Amino acid sequence: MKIGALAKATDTKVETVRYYEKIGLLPPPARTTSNYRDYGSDHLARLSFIRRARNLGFSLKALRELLELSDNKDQSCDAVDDIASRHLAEIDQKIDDLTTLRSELGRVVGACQHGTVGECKIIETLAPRI
Amino acid sequence: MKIGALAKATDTKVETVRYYEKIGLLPPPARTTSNYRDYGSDHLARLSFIRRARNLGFSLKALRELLELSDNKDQSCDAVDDIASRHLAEIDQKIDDLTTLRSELGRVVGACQHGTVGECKIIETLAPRI
DNA sequence: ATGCACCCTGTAGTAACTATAGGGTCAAGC
DNA sequence: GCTTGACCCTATAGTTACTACAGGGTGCAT
Repeated sequence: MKIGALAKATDTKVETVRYYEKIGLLPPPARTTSNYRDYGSDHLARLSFIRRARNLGFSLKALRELLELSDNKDQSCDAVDDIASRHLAEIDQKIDDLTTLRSELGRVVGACQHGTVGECKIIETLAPRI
Repeated sequence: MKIGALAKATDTKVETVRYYEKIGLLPPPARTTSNYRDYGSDHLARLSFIRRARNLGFSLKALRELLELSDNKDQSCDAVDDIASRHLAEIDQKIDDLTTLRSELGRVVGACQHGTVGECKIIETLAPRI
């Protein structure tokens, strides 16, 4: 299959597929006589894996670790579990941060009386407290 | 005050202060005879505003709009409210996404039986759906 | 006078793509 | 059989919001 089909099948942009190849995340495929990339099911599987992991919020760095682990099937699951757990903690932190931020910003937005900028509570909140 | 003092007072890195000047967010200050940047209270106020807005997650683009709006005190506050409200909606979306993501990843981590990678539920979960 | 903390400019690097320029290929329709 | 349009190629630069040098100058204390 050509790059456009692979991209579509994995909900990825064509440029991103080429980018993954460039940074060594996706192995270079065979080429047709007209120099088009020609992907097989192994590429589809690997890119699916990459995309799903990305959607789960894994960084490319963590993903590289995971792919390496998955390439050596006889290694312990603990390492994989460790990566995922670390990531889970990160997500919890992000949710916490955003929730705090949301309540703060929500309070600010709620305070807006729709007057002039001079009396705007939003600007006031942002302005330095001296 | 010199750049180091300003940076400390606003919890910013020195390089970031110079960066804000470079992209036109912070006006260039006066210089001492030895060419050191010499900041006054107006700069301190503006940088405080910038930092507070950044901490609330506003992008530099949104920040630029907010700064422009805050300079014209007698116009309507609605534009300010609009920027903040849009930002709030973005945050809500992010929290939603992260919450979904968290439950998925939590399930994945919980499924790990601490065997080998070959049987690891994490890898299975991320493997392509056929 | 020498060490150290601070300041300067300019450039390059970071993550993870995205976009653009400037071209080549292929199948369908007239 | 020729054009149109969708697709493909490489290479490079842009994005966001900084951060990190390299290679130098300044100012104060010991």
